[in-house]
Amino acid sequence: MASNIHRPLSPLITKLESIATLSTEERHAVESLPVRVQVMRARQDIVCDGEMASQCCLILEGWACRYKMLGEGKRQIFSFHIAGDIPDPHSLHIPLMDHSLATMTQATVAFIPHAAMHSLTLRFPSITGVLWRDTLVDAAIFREWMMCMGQRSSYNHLAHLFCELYLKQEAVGLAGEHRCTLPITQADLADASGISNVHVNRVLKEMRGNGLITLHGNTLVIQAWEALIRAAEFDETYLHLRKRRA
Amino acid sequence: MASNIHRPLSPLITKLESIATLSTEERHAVESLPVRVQVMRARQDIVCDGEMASQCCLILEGWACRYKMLGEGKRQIFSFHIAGDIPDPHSLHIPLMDHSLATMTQATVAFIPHAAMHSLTLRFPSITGVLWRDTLVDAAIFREWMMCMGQRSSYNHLAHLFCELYLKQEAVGLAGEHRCTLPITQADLADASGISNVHVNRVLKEMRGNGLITLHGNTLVIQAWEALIRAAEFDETYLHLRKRRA
DNA sequence: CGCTAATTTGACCTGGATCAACTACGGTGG
DNA sequence: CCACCGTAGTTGATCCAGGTCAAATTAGCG
Repeated sequence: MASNIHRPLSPLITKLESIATLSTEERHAVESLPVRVQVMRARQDIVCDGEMASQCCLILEGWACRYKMLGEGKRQIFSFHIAGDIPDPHSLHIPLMDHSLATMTQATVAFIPHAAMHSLTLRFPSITGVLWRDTLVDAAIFREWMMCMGQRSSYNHLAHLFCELYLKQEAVGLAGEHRCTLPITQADLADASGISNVHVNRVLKEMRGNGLITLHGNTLVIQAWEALIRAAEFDETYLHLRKRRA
Repeated sequence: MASNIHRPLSPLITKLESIATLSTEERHAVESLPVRVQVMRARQDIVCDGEMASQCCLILEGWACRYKMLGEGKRQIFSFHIAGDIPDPHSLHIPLMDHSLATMTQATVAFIPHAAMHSLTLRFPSITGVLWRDTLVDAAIFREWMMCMGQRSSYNHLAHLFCELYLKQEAVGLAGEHRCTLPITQADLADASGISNVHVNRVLKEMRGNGLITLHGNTLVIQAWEALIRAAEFDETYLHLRKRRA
């Protein structure tokens, strides 16, 4: 399984191989990274805004998010992360955190010392390229979220978010048949989209009424993929999921 | 001057040295990059959404922005760029553009072939680090813009944007004394912030009324820096302007 | 079964959007 | 030097998407 104790880094390999083909040597180098694995409860901070990071975090199982608080208890969620994601590779070059990273569900996370990551990137420029590329896709997703926040209606915005979260999971084999896990509350969706939680609820009701999706328990079922895409004006280009040579 | 024909890349050197100290050899390598310099009129696309990029763009003089269009003529501006900025280093690893890059004013831009950039990064891992870091700061700014769009009022949002644009220019010696150029229209501010142009106008009027700023011609004068920062809940950490060793 | 967190619904309110003029101003040509 | 024109800025009137507040209702979970 994903968090097999003998190959704890297999979700990372899966993720990297979904982006680029690794040579045997590269794969071996990644698998040999020193890690400290830890199981965390839901809604625990992993790294806090303002801290100096000395290691990167890798999600092995469960969901995490990056967020930042503003006065008055306002919270903006910047991204969601699933198994195989390294949510904070940026700390390699900018150790001072300008936001926080936290679990959303119970999660298994692995910590990799910066020193080991730096050494890996020096030995394998192509892995540097893949990691760098990953941070660039991250930024592309931020841009699309800005597009959603600035230009799309709340209905289209949430439709867009569902398309993205489904495809992200599908790309690493965690989803299929237009059905995936979505272990987050409506309040989380609200903080991610800049919509109030009450309005998120109403929009979801409307989408349900239109036969686009259902959302019960922690499962998102997309009943009308094409219609959802049309509603969201979704174009998956920005996710850059197509595989390439490392 | 910035676009001195004998050292066309000096704005880039200034920018890089504002981030990290370069060795003589590194500086020489950057200065030796092959470039094609071109003067462009205002509001011209430099690279378009959907294209495959084969070179990076460096702004030598003037302003540029990245943006993307949605149906119905909606435009979201993602970032503003000034002399010394490379707005599209991401195209090195993700050549397929998922947004456009355009001039805002008349601008002098230099084009650097990807091949030359790749070769530079292979020869100088520390320059790779600085460029990578630059893309990470880019992403940090995106996050802060999301925070503005999702959680701040339009008044606070624009105040925040002015703080950011002033500091960005100050960091590379293009501004001082709480005064800088801002050669963009209210409609541009609107598309960058997700506010309507009419409302931008009203907010500016209010800020003027409160004695925070004035904005005449292409000049932004911040009359009350501390008050502006307070209004914006501005914390410059996310710009990561502090210098460090390469 | 009971407790808590999450969802749902209704009623009401407001920040900011939209629509429609109107004004100011820099450039251009006569 | 002035008339004209196009772009950008300004203002008023009106509207509505989505926020806020408060009160159920429901779903999980120990």
